[in-house]
Formats: sequence, C-alpha cells, structure tokens
Amino acid sequence: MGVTIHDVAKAAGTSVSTVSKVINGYYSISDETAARVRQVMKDLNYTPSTSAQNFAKGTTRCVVMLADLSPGTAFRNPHLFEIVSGLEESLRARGYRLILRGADTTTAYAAAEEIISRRSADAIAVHVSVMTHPLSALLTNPRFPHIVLGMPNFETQVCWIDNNNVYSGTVAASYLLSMGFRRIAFVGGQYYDLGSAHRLQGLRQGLHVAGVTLEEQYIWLGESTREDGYRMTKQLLGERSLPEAVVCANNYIALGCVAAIQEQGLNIPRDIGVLAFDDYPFSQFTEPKLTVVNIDVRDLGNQAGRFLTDIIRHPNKQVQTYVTTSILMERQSIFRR
Amino acid sequence: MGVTIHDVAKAAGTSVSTVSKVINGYYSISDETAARVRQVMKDLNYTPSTSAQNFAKGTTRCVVMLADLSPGTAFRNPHLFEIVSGLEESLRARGYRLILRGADTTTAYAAAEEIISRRSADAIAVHVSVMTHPLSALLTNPRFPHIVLGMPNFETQVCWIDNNNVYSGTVAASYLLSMGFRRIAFVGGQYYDLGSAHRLQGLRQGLHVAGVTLEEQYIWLGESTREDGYRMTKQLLGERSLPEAVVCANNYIALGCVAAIQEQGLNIPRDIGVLAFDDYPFSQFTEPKLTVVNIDVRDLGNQAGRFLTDIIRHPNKQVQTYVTTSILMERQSIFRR
DNA sequence: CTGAAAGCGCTAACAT
DNA sequence: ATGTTAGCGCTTTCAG
Repeated sequence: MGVTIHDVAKAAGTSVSTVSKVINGYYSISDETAARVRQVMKDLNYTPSTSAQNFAKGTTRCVVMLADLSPGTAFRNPHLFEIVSGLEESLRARGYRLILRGADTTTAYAAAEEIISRRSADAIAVHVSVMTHPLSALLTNPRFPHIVLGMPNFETQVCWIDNNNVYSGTVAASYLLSMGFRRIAFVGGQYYDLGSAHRLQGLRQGLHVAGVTLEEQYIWLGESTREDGYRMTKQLLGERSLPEAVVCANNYIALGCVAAIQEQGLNIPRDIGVLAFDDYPFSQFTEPKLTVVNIDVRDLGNQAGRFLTDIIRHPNKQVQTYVTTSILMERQSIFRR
Repeated sequence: MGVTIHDVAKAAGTSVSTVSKVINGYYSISDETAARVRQVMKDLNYTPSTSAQNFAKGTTRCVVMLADLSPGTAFRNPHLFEIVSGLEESLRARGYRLILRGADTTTAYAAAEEIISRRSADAIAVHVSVMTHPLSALLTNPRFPHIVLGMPNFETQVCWIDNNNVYSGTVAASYLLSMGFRRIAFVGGQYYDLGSAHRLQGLRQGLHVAGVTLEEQYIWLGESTREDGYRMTKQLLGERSLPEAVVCANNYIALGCVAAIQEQGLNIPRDIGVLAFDDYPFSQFTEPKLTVVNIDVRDLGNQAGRFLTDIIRHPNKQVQTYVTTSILMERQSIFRR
C-alpha cells in the first residue's frame, strides 16, 4: 500500500533507524544525512503512520471526553459544547486529539473502565453531569490521568476544574455597588444548584464587605426555568418595598424575570435594574438587552486541556482548581442610580 | 506493565493465536478451549490493547469530524452539536469513535490531508461550513471515505447528506392550508442561504399544488437575525393588505417577527399567525409560544454515521442524499381560521 | 553519527 | 482444532 519507513531508508541509502531519528528529531544525525532523508521523504510523499508511531511509543495521543450527549443537549446546554470546543482547541495545540463520547451516569463507569483497561486514550475528561462516586474511585485508584469538568458535588480525590462562581458573584456585587445600588434581590436556582448557590454566596459576600446586606426577603430560589423565574419575580415584586435591582442566577430565570417586571408595568432599567449571569444568545432577546456577568466557559475547556497534558506527563499531579474569566458585559438593563 | 496476550496464552497452556482467535471469535476453536481461555482472561484481568489490535488489523476505528468550533459556535449554532451528538451515537453503536476537530475553510484542507496521509482515521466527516473546493477534490480523488454534513453549494462528487428543506417547506404549506390559511407571507434569509431558500421553495410549491399563490410582495429576504426579522416584518406589515400568516425561515427571524407584529398592536394568533422552522429553545421564549416545523438534526447525524460505516466498507459507494424527519410542533402561534 | 536488531501487542496465513 | 511464524510500521537500545 502506502510507502513505509523502509522505502524511505532504502531510497536514502540509510537504515530505518536513521530515518526514524530524523523524523523524531531528538537524536544526533548529521545535517547532510538529515537533509537527504527529508528530501527523500518529500519525494516519496512519505508520512509516518500515526497508529504505528503511537503503538511503538506506547501512547495514543488521544483523550476522550465523557459527557451527556442525549437528544436536545446542544439546545439545552450550549455551555457544554463551548467547553468541548475549548478543550479540543487546547488539546490540539498540544498534539492531542479529542474523542467525544456520549454517556450518562449509568454508563460512564463502564466507558471509562473500557478506556483504561484497553489503554485506548491517554486521559479521560469527564463532564460533571455524568460523574458518579464509583467513577471517581476508578479514576483515582489506581490513578489514571483525568480531569472532571465542573466540581463534583461530593468529596473526592479526583482532579477537577470549575468556574469560580463565588468570584463571579462578587463581580456582580462590585458592579452593582459601583452603579449606586444598595437594595438588591436575587432570583436563582435551588440550594443544590451549586452554580446558582455560589453566585448567590459571592454576591452576598461582595455586598457584605461593603456594608450592604442582601436581605432574606429578597432572595428567591426555585427551578432554573423561564417559568419559575417569572413566578419568583412576581412574588418578589409583591414585597412591600421594591428592590432597586434584581440579580438572576442564569439566563432562563432572567427571561422570566424580565417578563414579570414588565408585566407589572415597571420599566427596566429606570424603575428596576436587572443583572444576569451568562451570555447565552437569548440574553439579548429581551428588551432592553441584559447586562450580564459572563463566564468564559470556553476558557474553562482551554485550561482543562492544559492541565490534562500536565497530568498525563505527571500522573500524580493533583489538580482541584477554579478558573474564571468573568467579564461584565454592560448592555441596557442596568443604569447608574 | 499490563498483561498481554502472551501471558494469557501461557496461563491457558495454548498459543497466542488460539487466544487471538477466541478474542475475535470467527475461527474454529473448541468450546472447552475457548472457555478455558476466557476464564484465564478474566482471572488475569486481561483486555486486549486497542492500539495493538487496530494496528495489526490496519484500521483505526476512528472517524474525525471537521467543523467550525470557534468561540461562541455552541451558542450561535446549537444545530451543529446536535448533529455531532447524533453522529457520535450512531458511530459508537457501530464500533467507531468520533474525534472532533476544529477547523475553518483555511485549515480544513490541511487537516484532512494530514488525516489521510497519516491514516489516522478510517473516514472523515466534514461540516459543510468548512467545505471548500480543494477539500472536495482531496476527498474524491483518490477516494477517501467521507461524508459532508450539509449539501455543498457547488457541484461536486463528494458524498453528502442534508435535510430536505424543500420537503419541510411543503410540510409547512400543508399545515397552513389545512388550518385554513391562504394569504401567506415568508420572511427569510438571502437567496444564497440555501436552507432558507429551500424552505421557501417548498412552501411555494406546497401552496401552488393547492392552487394558492405565495405572492411576491409577501416575500421578504434579509439577514438571519432578530434585527432583520424585525425590520422585514415591519415592512411587510406596511403592505396594503395584511397576510393571514407569516412563516419565518428560522428562529432568529421569528423572534424579530413576533416583536414587530406585537409592536404593531396585532395579536398572535388572532390577527395573524406565525409559523417558524426549527425548535431552538428560544422558539418557546415568545408569547405566545411558536408553532414550528422542527427538523430532527440529530437524526441527520445518525444517518451520517450509518452511511459512513457503509462507505468505509465500500469506498466507492457514492451517497448524495436528503434525509428529513420534520415534525410539526403545534404551540400557540397558529389557530385555525 | 549510523546501523542492527529487538521489540510494541496483536492478527492471520499457513501448516499440522 | 491448534500452533508456528511472519508480519503491521515504527521506535529505541546498544554496538560500533
């Protein structure tokens, strides 16, 4: 079939090992031999076989990512794919390929086990949504290079990386304070929705250090849906005194929140400001467009790729870290008071 | 390191080829030997190395998908990832792994060339957005197993698969006709936006066979954005006689369309019906929720995977096909007249 | 600086 | 039914 390293060696009048050495570059080969070999490779249109190289070197140069890829995920959770894209980009820059593999909590363990035992990848990336306790044990004992995207909601020795939502919350707080807001409300997900909970925590903290209190009556937690955002905001607006601004834990809630406020005949941002988290395209589908604290999730994927290659090199390396590039995107839903 | 086929052979008191045969299963091995070998494999916790197997067999069991994965793609184009998910699912069911690789029109050629020359995948899937003429030549001459997701907008011998948007257009037509509509408008993308153009064509055709004409004055083409949808609809509403329904080529346009109609003080669906294509989550963010002709893009990915494995087996197979599972999702933006 | 040769772990004729 | 053996295409140690 194709031309092999032997053909090159023969044509260049050298041994295959010499050719291999010029391919890999980290052996001493005289410049002239190297040049000749390179020329022959070009003439013969030779490219080393990836499988053969990897097989001989005992590596795969692949990392597989386990994630929920069930129908509709791309629509419901674009974040996931933005992370995937960032991961792919980062891995590719480092010479690795990203294999995407769908799984759920019931199948992820077997998938990982197969990958590990068949040595079909150099590392595994697991999206936190398919993470389980057994899987965590599989990854850490004995250790196999891995990273979990998102902080697991249980104590574990796995490597993970996540956005620092607490920090993002403080960013929201600083911004609101700087814009002259004091009486602030929060509409978010349930306490077990860690992302929302952390954002709330950061917001509260950020306000607190400035001597401002986030009052309990202004905190509403529910489902992360447009419907529940609407419902909660309605109730919030029923309070005796209106907040000056409401912070929405995510875009879905924000959509409902805006609808509720406007239905009440209130003007955003004149009567009440709205600040949301994340910059889904639909944060721009409201009128006015939402000012948001955006989280650069692609960067999360990027960082994960970087850590992963580190971990492949140093399997004992333990990474449990937060990375966040939160960017405030000022649009029209908050005006200075 | 790991236990190899030799260890198994020794422990089972057989030759490696016997072990190999029971692994692969398509050679005659006595039941009792097979059982013994299998037992030893289990005892030794042996799993064949994927790389070694593939290398020996001269295959990779991988297909790489080339697509635009630039920042924000997941938000702007969730369709793409739904296709990816479908493709992955389908390939996995057939024993292949999906490697996702970012590219653009300037890098896709080199990426494909590398894959082909290094034989690092058994096939390539290319999203039409990164397709170019040279790439098409590379794939077809000599033929390398491939499939393009989406119909290229130039004459080519590549294998491709796409949704039948013309058909979807006729689905829209039939529905509107059955609901008693006659005077219908279309707000869509430019003529070179093939998806939109085909939907328009199907709509026109579908109406035509029922003796209904889609009048030119009711056809507005522009950018596929909320803004342009708004602008076009505004103009459309300026016509001397209002259409009974407007069909929007996609969700973005629909968002603007709904806003324009409502701003005009018209009620949807009482005064005017709105029918859109695609079921992005934000087709439900309008009030009322949009009735849409949804396209099952995941199924497109699924079919692509099926064809791809066929093509790998029969490299000369030529596939240029439309598949469509369009489903009408009735919500609140169309009422029977 | 170069080459010979022994793998890497498994498959697949071919022989028995 | 089972074993022998020659690869698959490249890397890497060890001599020279």
